[in-house]
Amino acid sequence: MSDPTSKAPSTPAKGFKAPIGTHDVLAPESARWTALLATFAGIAGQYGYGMVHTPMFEDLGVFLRMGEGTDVVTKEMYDFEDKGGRRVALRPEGTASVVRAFVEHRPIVPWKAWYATPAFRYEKPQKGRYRQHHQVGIEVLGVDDPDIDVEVIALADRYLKALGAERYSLVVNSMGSLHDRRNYDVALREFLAGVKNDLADEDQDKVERNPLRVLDSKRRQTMQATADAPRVTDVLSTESAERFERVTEGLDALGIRHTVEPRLVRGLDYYTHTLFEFQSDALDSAQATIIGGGRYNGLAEALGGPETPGIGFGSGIERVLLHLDAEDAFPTPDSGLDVFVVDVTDGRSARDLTETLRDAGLSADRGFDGRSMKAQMKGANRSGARAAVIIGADEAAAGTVTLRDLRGDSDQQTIGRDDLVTTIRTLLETDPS
RNA sequence: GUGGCCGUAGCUCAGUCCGGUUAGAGCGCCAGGUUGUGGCCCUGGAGGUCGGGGGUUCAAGUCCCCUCGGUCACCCCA
Repeated sequence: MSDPTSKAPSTPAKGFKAPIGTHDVLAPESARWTALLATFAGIAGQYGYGMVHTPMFEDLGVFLRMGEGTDVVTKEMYDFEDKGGRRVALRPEGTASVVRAFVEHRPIVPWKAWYATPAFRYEKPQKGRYRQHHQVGIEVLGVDDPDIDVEVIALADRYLKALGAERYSLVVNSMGSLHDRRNYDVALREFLAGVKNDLADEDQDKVERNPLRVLDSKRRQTMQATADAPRVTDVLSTESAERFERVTEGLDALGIRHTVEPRLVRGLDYYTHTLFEFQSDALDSAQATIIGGGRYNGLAEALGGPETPGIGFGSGIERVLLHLDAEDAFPTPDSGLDVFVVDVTDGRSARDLTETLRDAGLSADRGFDGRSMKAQMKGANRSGARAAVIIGADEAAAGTVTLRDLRGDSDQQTIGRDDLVTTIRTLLETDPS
């Protein structure tokens, strides 16, 4: 390696660890992920979305279109040169790739797509903020109707409710058209220039760099100094204002509680018109945004496609799970195992019988390595199976099995092998005594 | 990227301030009590280069420096 800054691969004495800011998800926690994904897929399907898979890396330019004023693009991009000298980057979020795919394939509109994907950002990790995190999300291309904005938000809300979340709130805002947004930028810069010295020191340099960000500062001094700052909602064109009105009216009509927050801004600067965030009220942390989204009417064009309106949201799986933990909701699903086969003879019966049970559509696991009956029964208990099928010397000789209920009073019966599947089915339908 | 706190068995942690014989607990795991029966109980066992490296010292889990990782705030965001 000629690059003096590159580090040699390490060979730690205690073995390797997942890279900084990344993590492994093992069972049983992974079962929550599966269930969460199934929930999202089900709801997206209900709303007419089809799943889209796009590459995990793209030409760097695809992501640069997201905006140069954005940290996600300017300092957190996981970009590199591949062996062919191409400048590529691991995706930092879902939208840009999906819109790129739209522009490339031109599916008929309205195009409603959902995705589940890892996302990469080179930043200093902490809880709820990782170098590789995972998002589910949706995008709608080719619909300008504000009612789709309502539908997109409704889908997000339905998703959180389906997971059992309650303690969250929705804030919405409108950035107006690109034209409105430009006007507002001018008005805001003018205002901020006048009060710059009254802002908290840490916020002063944002006045030129990222004026919108001054407004969502959490510092009291800045909040006081900007109390009279112009609001986006005040400078919207009539058309933009009416559009936003239609969105909030729709949310009201559907009974989706929300607050209009004129100071809400979002990082990626492709947003126009509707902007929204679902924030956790249960997470005591700066990383409380569990869903973020909005409309991006200029993005398809910026990626070389026809002028196409778009709207969508992304939701961080880790953060949603953190939120659900804080609410004590969405428990880990149980294993769903029907039976566990315990064979204390030579294991041949377990080998054959377990597979027969699976042929019959049951979920079954078994003990291995000729462990003691006590050990295998512990395994059966741990597996979460409803019943244990026990084969000892007696059963092996008689061609029978003992079926033991692992719940309740743990009744057991010895039956012929031909009757096993039906008897298990009957047992599965009975409540534990 | 900046600053604070933390890092001891698989997990949660005590011990670190005031350095001193074989580093502890609970949970989990394994085995036995119960040579055909899990979940409760009892007994025993395995498991730790005290995140890693260097330094100070007769002596370092304990003090100092560096480094890696986690965490919190900022920045920013899912």
